[in-house]
Formats: sequence, C-alpha cells, structure tokens
Amino acid sequence: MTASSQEQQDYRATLNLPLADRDSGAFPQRGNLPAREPVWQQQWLQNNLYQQSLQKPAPRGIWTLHDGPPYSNGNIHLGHALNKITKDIVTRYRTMAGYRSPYVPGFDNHGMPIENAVARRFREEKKTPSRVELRKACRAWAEEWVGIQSEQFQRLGIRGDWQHPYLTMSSEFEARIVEVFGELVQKGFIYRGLKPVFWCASCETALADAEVEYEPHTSNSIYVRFPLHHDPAGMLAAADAPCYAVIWTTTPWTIPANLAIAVHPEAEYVLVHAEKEGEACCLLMAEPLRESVLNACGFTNANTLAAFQGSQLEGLTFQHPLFQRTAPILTAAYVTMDAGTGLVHTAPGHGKEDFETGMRYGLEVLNPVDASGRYTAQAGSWNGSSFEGLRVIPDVERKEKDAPANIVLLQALRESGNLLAASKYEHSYPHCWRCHSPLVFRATVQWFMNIDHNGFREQALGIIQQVRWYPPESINRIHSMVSGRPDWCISRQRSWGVGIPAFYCTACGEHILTPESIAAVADLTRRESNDAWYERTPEEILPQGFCCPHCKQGVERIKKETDVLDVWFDSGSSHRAVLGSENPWGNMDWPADLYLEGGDQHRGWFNSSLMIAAATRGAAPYRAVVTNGWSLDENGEAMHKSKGNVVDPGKVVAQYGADVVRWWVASQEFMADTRCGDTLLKQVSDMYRRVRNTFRFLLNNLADFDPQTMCVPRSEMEELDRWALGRFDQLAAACTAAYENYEHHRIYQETLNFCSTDLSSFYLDVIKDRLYASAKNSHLRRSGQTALYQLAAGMARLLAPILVHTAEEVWSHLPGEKEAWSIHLASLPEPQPQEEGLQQSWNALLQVRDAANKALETARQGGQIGNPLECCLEIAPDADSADLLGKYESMLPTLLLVSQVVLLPAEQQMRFAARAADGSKCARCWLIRTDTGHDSRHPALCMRCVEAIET
RNA sequence: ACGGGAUUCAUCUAGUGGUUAGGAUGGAAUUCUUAUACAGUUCACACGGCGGUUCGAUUCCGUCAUCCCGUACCA
Repeated sequence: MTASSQEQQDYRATLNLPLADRDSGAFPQRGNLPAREPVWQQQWLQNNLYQQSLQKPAPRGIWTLHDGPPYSNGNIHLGHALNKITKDIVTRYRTMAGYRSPYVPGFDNHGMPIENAVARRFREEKKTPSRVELRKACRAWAEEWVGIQSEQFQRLGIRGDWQHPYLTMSSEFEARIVEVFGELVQKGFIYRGLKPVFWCASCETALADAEVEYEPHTSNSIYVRFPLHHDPAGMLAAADAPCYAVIWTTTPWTIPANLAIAVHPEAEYVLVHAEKEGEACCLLMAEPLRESVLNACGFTNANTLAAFQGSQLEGLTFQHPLFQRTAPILTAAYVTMDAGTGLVHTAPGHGKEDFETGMRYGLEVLNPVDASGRYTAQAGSWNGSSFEGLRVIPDVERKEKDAPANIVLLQALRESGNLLAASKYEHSYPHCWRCHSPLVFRATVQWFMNIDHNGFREQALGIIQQVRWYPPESINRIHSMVSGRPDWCISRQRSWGVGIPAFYCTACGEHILTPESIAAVADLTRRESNDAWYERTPEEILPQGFCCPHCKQGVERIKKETDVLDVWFDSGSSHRAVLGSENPWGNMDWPADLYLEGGDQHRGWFNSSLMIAAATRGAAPYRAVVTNGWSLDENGEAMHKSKGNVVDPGKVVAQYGADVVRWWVASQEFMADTRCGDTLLKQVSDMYRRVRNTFRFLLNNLADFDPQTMCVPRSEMEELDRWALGRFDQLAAACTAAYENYEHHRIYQETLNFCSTDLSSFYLDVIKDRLYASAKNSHLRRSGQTALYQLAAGMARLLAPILVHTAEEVWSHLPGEKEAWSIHLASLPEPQPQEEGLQQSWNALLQVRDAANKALETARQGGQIGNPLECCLEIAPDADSADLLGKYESMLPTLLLVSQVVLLPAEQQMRFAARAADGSKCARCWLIRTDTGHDSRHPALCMRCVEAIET
C-alpha cells in the first residue's frame, strides 16, 4: 500500500459511511425471506397482531371484507394466493387507514369432491360405510385440509382470525343454513318439482355435472316420421300425398317419451314431395338439411312443394309414430341446422332443453324410466306387448352392445313403417365417472328455489344496480347470470351436506315444512351438528306431540327427507352465518363492504349469496364486489397439471419468499387475467431487491440518528430534502388513491419509479456527499438524515399492506421510539400540502441536470475529463433559466456531482463546458477544492473536511 | 357451439379521435467507481389482423384471429 492510499484509508474512517452488512444492526442486503419470514409470523402470532389490529382506534369506523370460502380439498394454488393476498392487502390497508377491518377466513367443506374422495377410499378398503360413517369420514377429511390450507395461507402472510375461521360444516353454520332454508320456505320460495338430471342406472344415482365424463359411444342414428294429425290453418295444403314430420335422434329409447317436435322459429322449413320404394309422401324438414335428410333416408324424385318459416308451423300437430298420441310443433331457439332434420324430437323427461321447452309450453314431464334404467308401464306397448322392464342402456358387465330397449324400439318403429333410416353413430356421450356406464337423462323430483316468486328476479336485478362493481363492466356478468338463470335446484342426492330439513307423512304423502319442525332441526344441528339429522329419529328430533299438519297423524308416521342441500346454498348463506352481531365473531357488519373473488363466482358465490340475501333480507349482502382475473402462465394460457405450466405458490415461497409472491400480486393488474412464470418471478424478485436496496441505503445511514432529538423540522430542512419529502407526499397520495380504487399495480409502479428515478439516481446520489463528508452533527447532515428517516418510515408504511414482512423488518431497524410495536398497527403516511413552487423549480433543475450529464458525458468521451467529480462545469444559461440557476448557484456542484460550477452570463442557448477543476483533490471528500491543504494539521484535506474532523 | 371479457415494446403497465404513444424493468454498447446486486450516457424495442364511421382511428363500431371465464385441479 502506498503512502497516499494509506493516508486516504485513514481519512476514510472519518467519513460517516453507512453501515455495511458485516456491521451489527445493519439492514441486510439479502432478504433471506424464506428463513426470515416465518420468524416475523411467529412474532405476530404470539403478540396477537390480528386482535390488536381490531382493538386499535378506528376513527373511520368498521369496514368488513367477507371472505369467500375456498373448497377444503387439496393444496392451495396460485389463484388462491392471488385472491387471498389481494384481500389481505385490502384489509391491511383499511386497518392502517383508520378502520377496524376484521377478516374471518372461511372454508367450504361439504360437497361432492370430498364425498367422492372419501367414498373412493372406503371402496379401496372394500368397506361400505353407513351414511353417518361416510359423513364422519368426510368431516375428518375436510378438517385435515382446513388445517393444511390454513397453514399455507398463513405462510403467505395473510392476516386474519385463523384461530376462529368459519367452516360451513361447523354446527353453528349448519344450523344457520337450516334456518335460512326455513326462512325461504316461510316466504314461499321453496317448491318441489321435476327436473331431468344425469342418472347412472347401474349406480342408481343422480350425478352432478362434474361427475360426468364424456367418452366415445356408438349410438343408433335414426330418422323417424310422424304422420300429420291436424293442420288447423291449412299450412300443408300443397301436399299431394300423406304428410309427415321427420325427426332424427340418437336415442331410440326416448321415443316412447316423445311429447312434441321443436323447430327453430326463424329457420326455413320446406314440404318436400319424395318417393321411396314406390311410395310417395310429403315430408316436412328444414331447408338447409333437405339434401342430407333425403340422402340418408334414400328418397328419390324429390320436389319442394312449399316453404315456411319455423314459427308458422306452430299449431300443427303430428301423430306419435307408435302410439295414439299427438306431438305438437313447438318453437325453440336451440334448434340447430348442423345435424338432423331441423325438427327436434322432444321428450321433456329426458333432456335438459326438452324439459325447459316442455315447461314453457306446459307439457307433462313424462319419465317412463325407473331408477334402474328400465321402462315402467308408462312406456307403453307395441302390438300388444308392453315395453315395461326393458333396460334403456346396455349392461356394461354383460358386454351388451346395445340396450334391449333400443333393439325393441327399432323393431317396433320398423314395423310401424315410420322408421325412415337407421345406422350407427359414433360420438362422445356422457358416462358415469365411477362405473363408466352410459348415462341417461331422467326427470326426478327435486327441491327448488323459485326465482320468479313474487317478481323476485326483477327485484334482484334492481338490487344489483345498487352495488358497486369493480371493474364496472363486471355488472354485465352478474346481470346476465341472474336474468337468465333457471330456478335454483337446491337438492342433491348425496350424503355429505346439510340435510334438507323436510319430513314426509307416510299416511297422507305430504311433506312437512313448518316453522317448528325446521326450528327443531336447526336446534338439533346447533347442539349436535347436522350429522344428528341422520342419527336421530323423527321422534327424537320433533317436539313432543308433533303431528302431521295435513292429516294429523302422529310422529310415528313421519319420515325424514334424505336429500342434502346444494353446497352453493351453504356458501350462499355465509353472510348470514358470519356477518352481523348475532354470529360468533360479533364484529362484522351485515352487509359486507366488499366481496372479492374470481370471475367464476358471478355464477357461483356472488349469485347464490345474492339470491339468499335478497330473498331473506331484501338487499344485497355486499356493498361492493371486486372481481379478480384468472392467473395464467407466462404465455397467457391456463395452468394445467397436464401442461406442466403450473406455478405452485408453496414452491415460490420456499425459493423467493412470500413477499416476492405478494410483490408479484401487486405487479399485476389483478382485475384482468394475470400472468406468472419463472421469468416473471425473476423480474419481480429483482424489483423486490431494488426496493430492499433502497430501504437498506436509507436505514444504514441512520445508525447514529435519533429521531426524537435530532429531527430537523420540515421548515428548517434543506430545500433538496424538502423536495424529496414533497415527492414522497405525492407518491403517498397516489398510492392511497390506488389502494382506495383497488389499483394495486399502480402502487408497485409508482413506488419502483420513486425508488429508481427520484431516489437512487438523483436524491440519494446527491446527498451522499452531505451524509458522508459533513460533520456528523451538522445541520446539513441531520437535515438529510431526517429526510431519510421519514422516507424510510413513510415508504415502509405505504408498502406495509403488500410487503408485510419486509416492512416489519424495516420498522424494526428504524431508530428511535415508534408509534406501535408492529408497523401493521401504525397509520399510513398523511401527505403534507405541497410547498408552493418547489416542485416546479426542481423539475427545472432536474432538466438542467439531465443536460449537464449529457455534456459531461460528451466531455468524457472526448477525453477532456475523467471522473465528473474532478471537473469544473461552466454553464452559460439561457434567458429562461438564468434566474433559477443564479438562485441555486451555490448548490449546483452538489446537484450535478462536480467539484465546481462557474455560472457564465446568459446566452441564446444553454451551453456547458467541462474542464479540470481548480485546486487539488481533498483526500477525504475527493472534491477538487482551492482550499485543500490550507490547514497544516491536515495537508491533504479541504477546509470543509478539516472542519468536519475537528468538530 | 353459445354467452361474457380481454389483446399497447422482450416484461409489467400509462394514455389518447389530431405533431415523435409515456414510464419502469429488462436487452445492447459505453463511461465511471465512497450503495459495487450502484449509477451516468447512447441505442434498439409496442397499439393482434381486416373492414367501416371520420378530414383524420391505437382510441369509436363491426368482423376475424388468439387467449381467458362461464364448463376438468376453480380464486
């Protein structure tokens, strides 16, 4: 080491350099989040942070977000993380903004996926559990996943009442569901009716849509003619031979259930004269399908006799091809022209759309198939032999190729002469996920909520208008869901759910739903859980002396309903089980200020909750609804296990930390679809590092700063420091507005911008000299430190709802007494009013700085200067900036990071010239100064540094 | 298939019926070294396609394409 560098080294120690990582108390450069975050979380838990957040003063009142319960089956995925973190940001913001903002997380426990998983496990063990055994196992299963998901959410830093989450399977919640159901009964919303459902004849059970698997299946493709029965308006007067309607179907076994023929009201239909095997007839079919029908059926000599619009055909009736029964022509919008004949065989008992059409026209729901998939006597007979007992689907175990019913029906149709063509047809067809038998659609008795009861639908649509929807266009989704939804089928033929609290009288056959019978079930449920509904007898459940309200028979003739409620009824009741002072939490308001869920919930939870709230309370359960988008992979495609593009939040937490996941959430405009993947996470993690590095610089320069005694009042601070705090005030105002409007990505953008542009590349760069080289206790330095302190504290507060762990870490490194032990109990920064003209002047100075930087760069490229710090910059201002530069002349060297600035007289255009500075380099501050060496004690130092050392 | 929504540099995003579409990050080159995982300078990089309305469209309308949701593990 040379003598001079030795000397420098000595003076280096006299600089007020920031703490380095090796120094104790330094804010470390590396976050080491995966290891450090759990420590903070532990601390929050031990000190009851959540409870304290509710107890702190809340001048702005209570603000309630009601959590939509995730289904408690399986590990959480990125979508859950996005949703929960967003909610957490919102409630933490509210807490810091002066509200009491409780957050009670919920879990959705009942339902088919868990029941199926548990049933599968029993099957593997070759056990057949009783209903109650199955329910207990489901309960245990759900409980296990509640625990796992709860851990996973908490690891993401989600704050809430994790000790007391709401579970839809808790006795209290189940009882409230029963009560809500009772209210709907009392208000006349509940009825029983028929509905076609997917039915597995071999399992003898209804299946939910999610249990249906589509597999290839060979069906019979048949064309059948229906002879004209009645033509009241003489529509078919042009006919020169017997008239028939031609239909096409792939399920011959549904022909006995045919009650109508549907046409599209706007499509074109034709009456065609055609011949086959010497017989002439007139056939009605859709014009676009004319050729394909005639070809398929082998007709010749075709000749179109007349054309009609579909709606004109209404009123015609045709005869059933086998029975003495008529089938009217109806119109339906779902009739398509891409297959068949354009005339659709309609069997309301065996098809969803057929059923709806039937309802519209008041047709009977004929369902001549029993639970085991066999025709009942209602199916009728042909040539004196009844169809009763024939199976309508093939027996998979016996390897039947076709169902007996199809074979018999084809034969009967052939004999009747009405079968025009038959062939095999391969297509994808619904099968049972369990036994892989083909399914049938079968009308069954179900429980419904009547959406049109007393103008309810219109009322609900009106209520939607009162709610604030984010983003605004999302109101279209809920609106179209509510305006188009059919009656709500609320019953399921399942075990794991809340039993529908209805009784039946075996004496008179009526069902029993009285206020006291329902209250009895609710009480029982509250005491013993809804499992007791299945364990107890009606005698045990119903009050003493209860008898059938219809026929007055005693309780011994009364039986229980076995269906359970749709799980959407459970979660749709959550606002009644959680919000309001009558519920165990007692600290949540009804209605909620906010629901915040993914867009799929317009069909689901937003909808079911609205139905129940509007029907029982006449209002929406939420004042505002925010819809978050879907999380997709880096290419904007949905994540699939099979595609291998799934981002597991648990892995990201383990690799980068929860704050990086949260920072990712904040980086995305979450109301639209969001993207996530390795490169994106890498970028977000770099951005996290930038914020962290900024905090590090701020904090590590505050090691000797005691805010209680050393803070310089704002009015006495250096103007540059006031500028920086003024910029921060602008940032704080922008971020607060962004929180308020759920535009979290603006916080991310604005904060990073502030850190990079305002702080790193300008302010912090400029004040380094002041911080490092000024006397420790000088006003210049303390003013700067005051700004650093306020920036660190302010930014940490601003970001605390998002970077929950890092903000707490910053808080813990902040010197001096603090407002609260945890930053999450502190308040958001309150921006001070902007100082008149300050930002304008400094914007102009920044422009000069840009220009100066360019000039310095040119000079450096030209070899005139080396390090800008060692040069003198001559500035000839233009007329506009002369005053400004004159005013700030003494500050210019610091602002421009040069040793000297010489201001020349104004010229037409601003001009810069760089040259070596006068004087010699100070060994301590590295500035070239003319007073270097003036003090004999420190011949290598400038006078400023001498002063700094000697005081 | 139908319904709802989306599409701006490599990435995240501003913004607009009218000059050169803004910022940040990232990339390339280069300079400097008292945050060395810092900063300066320079450069490259975008309105999905096609029609229409208009004097003029990235912006409004239509349509097509792609993606997403409703409808698989569902926020």
